[in-house]
Amino acid sequence: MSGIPWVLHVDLDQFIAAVEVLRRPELAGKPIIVGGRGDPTERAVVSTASYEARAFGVGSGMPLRIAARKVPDAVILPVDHEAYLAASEAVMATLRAQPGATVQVLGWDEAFVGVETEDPEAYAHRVQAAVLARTELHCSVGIGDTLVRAKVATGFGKPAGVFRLTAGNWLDVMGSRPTKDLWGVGARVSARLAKLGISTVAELAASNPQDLVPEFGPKMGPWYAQLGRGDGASVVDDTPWVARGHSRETTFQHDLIDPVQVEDAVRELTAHVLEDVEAEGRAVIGLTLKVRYAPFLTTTQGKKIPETSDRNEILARAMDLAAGIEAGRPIRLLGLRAEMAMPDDARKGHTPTRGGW
DNA sequence: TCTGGGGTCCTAGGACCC
DNA sequence: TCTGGGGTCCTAGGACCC
Repeated sequence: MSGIPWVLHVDLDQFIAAVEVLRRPELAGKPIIVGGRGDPTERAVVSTASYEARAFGVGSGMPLRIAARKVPDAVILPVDHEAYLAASEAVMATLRAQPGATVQVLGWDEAFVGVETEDPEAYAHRVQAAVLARTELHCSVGIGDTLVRAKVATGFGKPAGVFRLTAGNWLDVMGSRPTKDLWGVGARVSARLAKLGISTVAELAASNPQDLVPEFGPKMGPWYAQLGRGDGASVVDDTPWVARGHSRETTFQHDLIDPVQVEDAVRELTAHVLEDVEAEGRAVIGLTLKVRYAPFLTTTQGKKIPETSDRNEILARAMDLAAGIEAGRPIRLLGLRAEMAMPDDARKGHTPTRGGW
């Protein structure tokens, strides 16, 4: 195959809700909210809402009980990881089967596809048709000359459409939009940019990268300036992903106070984290314990330990960290992260949101 | 009845070394 | 008595993404 190299960003439309509708067709067209164990009286948040539910102002990250209040008629379903993973794998297999495609998976429901073609729109439509035929799921496709432009383009294609963003039309389309619309700029960074007199993408694109260094540091400053222009890497990298670490978090339905309960919780957390680590046969080189004291004060402590894959050793280290928990103070959440030793050649992997692009 | 759970990377500042 | 300058390693915390 010959042609110009293009980056396609493929993103499934309301993925989780769509998967739920597939196995329960009677839910089609209804406001669907997926989150937690599907019980709006529990502490949990929304994972996904269908378009019908979003019309009521429900979005992911919102507390489930608030969402339920906003949409009294909503169908509220529990999160079913296995079902979404299976659907995701079918989608990714379909993408990999496309002629000339290099596939870089970004998450359950999205991936970059690198391809050389004279007609990226035609290719995108073939991808959409193939995914639909194989999985009955609709997707939107962004086309770009960089990864960032392809990723941003997808938003203009939704639902089920195709949109192209290149150096040629980037500023026309994005220039007057707030910096928050960029991939990698959230509420905090956009507020800090505004403090520097930069509110729009065009203003960020025109900024001098060095001017951003005092505020954001030597890497992030220039990185944001580049992001404003939509510039960056254009190579889709299908190198298999090597996880840097694994973590588990638990929010307690009732705050923990009893130190014995806290100890048990840390022990259980450690066991869960180790399941993931051991499944990969990796060694642990660091542990971090996260504690959220009710209501919202979150602290972290820990890290570096001598490299080991010994269960008891790791458990002992985790319990050492647990000893630093303030006694008698109600705890709402506990999290444990294990940092893993990296194979030498995998240290420099691609990453969706930072550096390298 | 406010705030999930899984990730990644960057930065600031202290400790320590020569 | 005063106190360089470069470097590395580490922790805690911040920010963002799906």
